[in-house]
Amino acid sequence: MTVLKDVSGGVALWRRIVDAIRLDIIGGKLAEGDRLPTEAALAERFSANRHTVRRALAVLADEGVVGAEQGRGTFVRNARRLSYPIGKRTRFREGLKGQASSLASVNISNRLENATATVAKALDIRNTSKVVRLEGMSLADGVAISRSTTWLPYRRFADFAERITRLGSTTETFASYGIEDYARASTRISARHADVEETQLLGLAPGAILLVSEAVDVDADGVPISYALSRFPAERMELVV
Amino acid sequence: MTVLKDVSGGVALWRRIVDAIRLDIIGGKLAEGDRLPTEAALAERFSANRHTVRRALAVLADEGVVGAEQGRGTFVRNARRLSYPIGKRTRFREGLKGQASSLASVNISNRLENATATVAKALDIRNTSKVVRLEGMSLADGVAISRSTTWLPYRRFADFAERITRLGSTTETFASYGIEDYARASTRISARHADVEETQLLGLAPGAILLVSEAVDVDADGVPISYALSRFPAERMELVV
DNA sequence: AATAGTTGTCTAATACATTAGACAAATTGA
DNA sequence: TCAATTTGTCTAATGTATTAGACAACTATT
Repeated sequence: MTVLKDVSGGVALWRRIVDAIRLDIIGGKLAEGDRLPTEAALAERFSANRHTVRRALAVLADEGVVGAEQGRGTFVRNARRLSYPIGKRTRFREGLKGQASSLASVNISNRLENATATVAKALDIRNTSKVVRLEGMSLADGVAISRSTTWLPYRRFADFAERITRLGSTTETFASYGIEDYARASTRISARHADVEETQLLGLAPGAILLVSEAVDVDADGVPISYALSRFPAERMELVV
Repeated sequence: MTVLKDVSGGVALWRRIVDAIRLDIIGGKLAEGDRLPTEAALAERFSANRHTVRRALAVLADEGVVGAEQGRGTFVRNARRLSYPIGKRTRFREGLKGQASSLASVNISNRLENATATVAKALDIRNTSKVVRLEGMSLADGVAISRSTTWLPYRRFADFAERITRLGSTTETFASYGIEDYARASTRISARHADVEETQLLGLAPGAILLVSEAVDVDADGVPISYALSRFPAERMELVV
């Protein structure tokens, strides 16, 4: 058996300090304009060297969350995070309206494939049935806020990809199939580290944390119409139920 | 300005591989008993060295999630994760009933304090009003599944701590104050790395990811009765809306 | 019995993470 | 102006993470 000597957990100390300070800011312990504790004080708080703390602060400064001023201290610059509401009638655009001045959805690729066990179960269709698979991402004010993969039954939504590129919104595309109303049947939420592709597309540092939502939408008759796997950077978004 | 040359993100590659494989298992891509891809194949998938993959597999083996057999391959041993349902009528015990044979809640400490801005806003009371603060954690089948901090207005629930130790469940304790029914007003979900205290109490490897839920419960008249900040290890729990 | 495929172990080299100490540069208040 | 406080920069040492290659040990199949 392999004995694990190390207990660092694979997450660098400077990274944990970044997360902790960001949390203090987002959580309201530190307001915009507040001065952070001195580097020496933070070093003591985290049982770390001042250099390690400085590295963490450099990352936060790079994100625009804090800013250092020589001789004065380090100050909170930007403390905001978007909220994405989840409920029976979850609509992407409406949910974020008012929180960002621009909102863009990008279609990355579409393809036809056979449903895996997971997808088939979610959509309540037979294994290996044909499904349409859409890869996309969305941006708020130019910053990536989600990366999503959506599956729809091919039988019913063969040309969904073309329609959504033409119509823009999901709601309107469903409407074009005669589905005037649809509802969220279930949402499962988990969290994990971003993989390489997500890291690049979302413009995150590798190892960033993602909130993962698996959602099934159903039409008025309760028949599943889509299964979406969305990944939100936890440092930019929170989900509100 | 500090230029960040390095882009490793502070999360070790082996740790990201651990998360990715665990997710494949929990997400159903790999079922119990299935053989994982070979170490060489995994190394290619993650653009990593075989040794790095082996380190990740060693961690998963240590957790009992997978087991390697020389000459044959590495197999999935234990694929289960608990689901915690969140909705209008969220009740801790009922939600997890049937998923675990034993369910324990541990009271860590209680104290009286003045509400911070965040707590005051959630409970809709004045800043620095007195609040009761309860620290607790819960275990399913002996494994820690949550660490929670709950605040209640002192004016109404002065002896909440004593009553809940006597009565056991939250629902019954509220009932003892004449609150026969209560509902979830809002739940905000985010994610972050566990800090040192959480790591120890929950028995996690440092750097583990937590799902953080901030929930406000209200009585029948819509008056806030509690504000709870719960932290769930993402590797053991998922939240279902 | 031979072979191909798989995990287990070892050595070694290189890059990243963390600590340590010293001093410079800017700011603030006495 | 002086002194204390704070961030900025540099050098150096040590331990962790990652890669690389080679070979042993075990399993299943031919």
